[in-house]
Amino acid sequence: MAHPQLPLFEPSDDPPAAAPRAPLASSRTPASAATPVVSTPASATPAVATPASATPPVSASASATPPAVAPKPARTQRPPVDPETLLADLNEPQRESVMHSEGPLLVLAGAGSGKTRALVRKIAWLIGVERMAPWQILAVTFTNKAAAEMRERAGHMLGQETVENGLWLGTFHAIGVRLLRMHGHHLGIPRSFVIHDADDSETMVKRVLKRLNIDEKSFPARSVRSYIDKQKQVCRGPDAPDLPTGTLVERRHAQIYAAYEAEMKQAGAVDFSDLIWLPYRLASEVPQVGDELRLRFRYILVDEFQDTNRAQFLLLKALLGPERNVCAVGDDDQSIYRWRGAEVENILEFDREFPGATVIRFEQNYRSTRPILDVSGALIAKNRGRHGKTLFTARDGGEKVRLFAAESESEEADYVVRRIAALRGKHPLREFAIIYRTNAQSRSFEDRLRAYAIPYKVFGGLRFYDRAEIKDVLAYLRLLQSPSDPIALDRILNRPNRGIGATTVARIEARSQASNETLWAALCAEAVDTTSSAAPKLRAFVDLIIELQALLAHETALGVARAVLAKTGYLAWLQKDGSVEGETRAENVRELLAALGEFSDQRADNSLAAWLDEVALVSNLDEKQGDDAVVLLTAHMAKGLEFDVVFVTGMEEDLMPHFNSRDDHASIEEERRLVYVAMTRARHHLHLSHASSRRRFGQTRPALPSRFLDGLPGEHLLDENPRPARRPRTELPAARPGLAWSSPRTATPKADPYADPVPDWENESQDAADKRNHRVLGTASPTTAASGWARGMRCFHPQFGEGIVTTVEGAGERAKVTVSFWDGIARKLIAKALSEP
DNA sequence: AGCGTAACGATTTTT
DNA sequence: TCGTTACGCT
Repeated sequence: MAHPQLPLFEPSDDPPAAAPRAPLASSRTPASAATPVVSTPASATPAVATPASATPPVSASASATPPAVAPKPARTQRPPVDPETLLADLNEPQRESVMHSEGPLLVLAGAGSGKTRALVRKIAWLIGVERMAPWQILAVTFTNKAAAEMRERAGHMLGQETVENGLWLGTFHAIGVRLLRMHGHHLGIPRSFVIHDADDSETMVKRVLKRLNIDEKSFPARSVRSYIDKQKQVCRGPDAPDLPTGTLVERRHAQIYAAYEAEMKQAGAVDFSDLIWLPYRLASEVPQVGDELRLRFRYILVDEFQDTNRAQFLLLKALLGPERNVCAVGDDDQSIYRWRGAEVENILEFDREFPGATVIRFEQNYRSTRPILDVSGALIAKNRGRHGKTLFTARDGGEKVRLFAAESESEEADYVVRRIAALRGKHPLREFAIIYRTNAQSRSFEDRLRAYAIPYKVFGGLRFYDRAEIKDVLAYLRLLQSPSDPIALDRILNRPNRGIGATTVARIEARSQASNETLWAALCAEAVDTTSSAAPKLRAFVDLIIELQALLAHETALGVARAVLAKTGYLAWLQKDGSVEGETRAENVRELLAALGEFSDQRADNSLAAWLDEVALVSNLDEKQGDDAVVLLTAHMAKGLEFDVVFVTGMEEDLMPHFNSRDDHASIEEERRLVYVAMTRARHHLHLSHASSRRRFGQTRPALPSRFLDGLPGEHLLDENPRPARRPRTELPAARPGLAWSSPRTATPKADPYADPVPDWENESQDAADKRNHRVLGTASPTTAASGWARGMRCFHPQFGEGIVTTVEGAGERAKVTVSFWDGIARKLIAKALSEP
């Protein structure tokens, strides 16, 4: 695999600090004059004196990790790297961080300041200059996507093989899986353990509650799961002395927790948080393992450090050798996962934890234009409790940040989509991102995008691997690997139908509980129980599973999956009713097979186990991209990404900040950071929008502009609503006493004010608006008054109730009337939808 | 046992 | 509004 010529630059990297790119230049074209990083083609690699440490520590378990730990010292592809070329196009702080290779280092890297680039260079430095072996380096990222990107970039500099086989690079969870597979047996975790996702955990909690006879009404599985998760996030087991047991509820929780753990152990399963917590226990409680790991990892890098939770931090420390060679990179202003246990304190108090730590700040931003930077900077400056840094850019100019106040969410969507249409020629569609707080908000944008025939891709919502049919197949595969897992067994026992109904399942459950054996064992026992009428059916099922299990030894993961489908008739079962839905599901399953095939072809370790590990950890961000399409995602998912054009939508109170955060100062600050993250994704164009009414809980309700819009620097803002001044509230009588009046905007614009670049969709948009109104009023009753409305008249709408006419445009049937309804919301309607009160 | 309907509930973010 | 679940009917 010796490349005749290694790629000479990181393809999608930031431009050199010395040559900032022009604000509007397409960022797709990397500076072609990028400095060569590798000075010698790999094929000419001279025999490099292998440092003594380049042999992995002797370890019994090392051989157990298939490709991971078996470096090939002699052939290790480590071209000599010229330090100067590694540093050439970095700015000063970046260089410093790359060269600092001893002792704890904290890099406070502002948004868009080139931290990924620095991290990749640092890895190259450690290997190429400091002469560490790849397997001595542990690099932790926040998402799989980030890991893939770093792997790719590092591969370009160091050679793919080095990166694929040596370097430990992945999310905390992925690293945790690896450590558990290697050493988990010390904690009684079988090597074939399965990973439960959040859904599985909840199901597991339900099982436990049932067994303990605890009413789910008083202890909802969901909240119990979250309790357990919280404990694990701080490395607190069910028998931890500091587990709160003061109140009755707390004692109950502790009891459920203990039972849950016992059940998990019997199942041979681990949950998400276990993937952090158990490796921590391994490293801290099992000297044999801990010492080996601490000896092995000579340098640890952690990205997105601000979003690590306590367990992750503890794990990090447990893996760290006495030299404390750790580089943590993060931005306290981008900490947005407090709700999930992230502790910003980890980054804020880094130097207390690691006395003498070097702190380096990246404050030069290479991503965004000045207005974007200043606006987002003004926002985040309002937060207290931050390290504090000011981003600057070498480039001047750039478009102002646009602010749009919409009447409704559909108008907001309309604005966004028209802006996209206007800018479409200048940026590829995949460079447009519509960012919102909650997944539910995607809908109005999807509707508009469809209407304009603009391709889009929604991230979030239902993941591919969360679809029922996919989970079914996965359950089969998991069951084969680990039959003791009751969650998988329960899921597919009667799917496709085998005539094993609830009664039978209950019998088996009872048997399992009585004899304290796994569900699978109980099922097997029942299958040979001559007194059981269901025995023949159960025996058939057991035979099926055993037969399939035999395939594991010699079949690929793909082969096993195919056999499962063939032997169970699962596909046929999906399609049996001939419905479109069933066909879609079958299609999804085939897609799963395709993914499996791809995996088998590409991976060195293409075992079923390896594949199951991977799919357990994929997020919807990891799903295949590719198409040139507008991207719709939540602010959380947008972290770490960047786009030419960004829309931060739904900038309203109770949405952004979300109403769950409203009474808590710390939460408000987190929401502010969330908005900051969203804004700083933008390279060239940033839009902020809000609507004065929004559907929620299935009802339209008034919405106020977000507090986060207050105090933004006006000189960088462009108001997209320079329309007639808002109507003073005194001009209209309140429709109902005591109800708020939500200052509706009047009159439709004659020309489209935000159309500046391409003002030619004016007519189209009017039509669109009409269509929209018709749709909204789909249930409108026949009317008495077709026209003749005037301002101030009282009127009635079958859906919205009573209201007062505030404006009238046009005449006759097509007249449009704005009505302020009794609920305080102004709606623009077709006149004929109204009747007299 | 399986399907359909009706009522109900729940709506933040995700490795 | 939507999705899920529970129950009742076939």
